[in-house]
Amino acid sequence: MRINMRAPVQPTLLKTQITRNHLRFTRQRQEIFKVFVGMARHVTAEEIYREVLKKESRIGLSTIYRTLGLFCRFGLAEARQFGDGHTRYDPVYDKHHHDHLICTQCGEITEFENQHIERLQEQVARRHRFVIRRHKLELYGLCADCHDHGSGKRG
Amino acid sequence: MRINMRAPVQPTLLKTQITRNHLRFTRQRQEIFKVFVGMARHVTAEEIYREVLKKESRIGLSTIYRTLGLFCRFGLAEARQFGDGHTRYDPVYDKHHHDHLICTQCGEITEFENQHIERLQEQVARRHRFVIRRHKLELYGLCADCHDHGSGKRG
DNA sequence: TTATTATTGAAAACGATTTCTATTATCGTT
DNA sequence: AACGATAATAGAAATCGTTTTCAATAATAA
Ligand SMILES: [Mn+2]
Ligand SMILES: [Mn+2]
Ligand SMILES: [Zn+2]
Ligand SMILES: [Zn+2]
Repeated sequence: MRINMRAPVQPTLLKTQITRNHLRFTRQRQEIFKVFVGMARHVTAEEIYREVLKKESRIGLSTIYRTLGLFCRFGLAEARQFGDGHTRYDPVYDKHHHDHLICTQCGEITEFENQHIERLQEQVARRHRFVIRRHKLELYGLCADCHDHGSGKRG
Repeated sequence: MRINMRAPVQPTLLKTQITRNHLRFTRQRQEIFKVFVGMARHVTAEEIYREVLKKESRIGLSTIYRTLGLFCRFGLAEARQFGDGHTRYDPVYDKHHHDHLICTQCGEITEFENQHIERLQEQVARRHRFVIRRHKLELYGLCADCHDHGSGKRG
């Protein structure tokens, strides 16, 4: 049995990126990162906003979006669209590349990785003389819970 | 050498769906479908709008979006987000499921299908006791033109 | 400290969707 | 075929989630 399933996130992780890029270590960026690190995976900007507001009551929603965009450029987060009309932010500082299973009934998002698929993607690209920079594989359908006892947690 | 690469689209294709669903065969729906069928693959609502305006000068952009949404529900089109901030509509009445290679330099979109990958997706789903309804695989990077002579057609 | 910039929050703009009322396609009746 | 009732649809305007613009503010370096 393991302890510390997830390695503790260095509070310096953001500072490092900020300094490396000659940007400014503002109160807002610190607070947004702290909140982002503390929340569940695949949260929306709105969810982060409501949490940040508790400590930083004068912050604007545009700062949240801008700062999450910054985290993405730093490689600390990735923005994802799972088709519910809200962009979700995936923390990727402690996890390598993965793809997603999305339950359209209850909204559950499951992560997976499959090296076999990734190799075949490269093969497809090679045939088209295409160089892959990044990719996205999303499987939409019903999770075990939702197709077993049909009701589901959401609408 | 073949003639008629693409089978001619039945003008009745839309009418059939409209009648089957007890909806109304309006002038606007006919015109939007005619334009959609005549245009390139993966066009935006705005591009369709500009074309439809030539024949139907009083039409609203919301009707374009609504009607394209209708085509999607009918299985005649699919909406796709390739990350340039515009939803693109893929005609699928004459083509079976496929995935996409997207050049982030020049915007070129190439279609492909790979049964091997599709089977592995099912395998992943089975392991998670997940039932796939639909999926999306998008490979982003540089097309042959763009990584050979670096300039590209777009900005 | 001051000067130099990057960053902030408010407001405007964007692409897309929804709401609302006037219009119109369809159907049952002549 | 023409009518009238009725329910779906159209276009305008409002709204949504997100991005951009811009003047005021604040982090950094001199
Ligand atoms: Mn994830
Ligand atoms: Mn396509
Ligand atoms: Zn579910
Ligand atoms: Zn290209």
